[in-house]
Amino acid sequence: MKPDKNLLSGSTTLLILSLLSGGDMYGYEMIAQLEARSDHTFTLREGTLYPILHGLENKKAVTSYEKESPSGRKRKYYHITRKGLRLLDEKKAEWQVFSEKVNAIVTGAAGAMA
Amino acid sequence: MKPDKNLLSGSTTLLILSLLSGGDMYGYEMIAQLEARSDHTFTLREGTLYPILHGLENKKAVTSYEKESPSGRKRKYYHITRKGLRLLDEKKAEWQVFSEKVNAIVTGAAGAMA
DNA sequence: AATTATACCTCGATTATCTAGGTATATTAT
DNA sequence: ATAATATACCTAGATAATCGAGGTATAATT
Repeated sequence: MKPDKNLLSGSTTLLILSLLSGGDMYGYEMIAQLEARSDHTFTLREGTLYPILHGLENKKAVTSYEKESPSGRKRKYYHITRKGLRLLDEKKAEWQVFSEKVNAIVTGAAGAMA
Repeated sequence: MKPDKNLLSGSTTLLILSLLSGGDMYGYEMIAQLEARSDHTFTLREGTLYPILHGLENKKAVTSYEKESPSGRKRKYYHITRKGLRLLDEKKAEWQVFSEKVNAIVTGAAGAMA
């Protein structure tokens, strides 16, 4: 079992929206960006990403449009909406609280006992 | 959908072993401790905890023994083994790398673009 | 005496991710 | 030219972690 797989669970939406907050991006690119920016710590799979993008589009957190690459290949770009930015803020806040609490328990474990 | 539920996924073992590294503890107590120490951020359910404890015992990361409470109720205490401490170190390292990379992407999203 | 809290447990449902397929087009290698 | 690889999208079924809801048993409270 890859250990990261489960840690990733729950933060994928946060990561995707974070990427999109920096500019429009297409799916394949997001996978490469996450891989690169995390130094290969997480590898989001296509089977995970595309359904999530469709879900985000359904709830109007992102919109999409097609654009051809210079070489002529079709790409589907995603753009974060105002609603998506609000969602991002929520996810960010959640993540910050969560990671803070985990750190508190992990680092405080030795000193918290009598 | 409770948002924490999925963030929690993957860090439960880390949290449990962290608690046990501070001293022996019984299941019901762990749930209360996690709730208290995280300021109600995560609530580990019994249906989640007990199977994990049994799994950790199977892989010799913890041992268990029964002890009666002052009032006479039976409690099953868990004790972290040397192997469990090694596992804890691994999980800690994983968590640190993971949370660091998430933070990098979340906070760097705006500035990383051209 | 009945209800609530403590303390353990398990099974089936839910949900997120992955694996493994599929389609189509462009690039690179032979 | 042709085959193989890389890009780019997609979905369905398998896998895995958590939860919900139940169960048992005993102590404390009402």
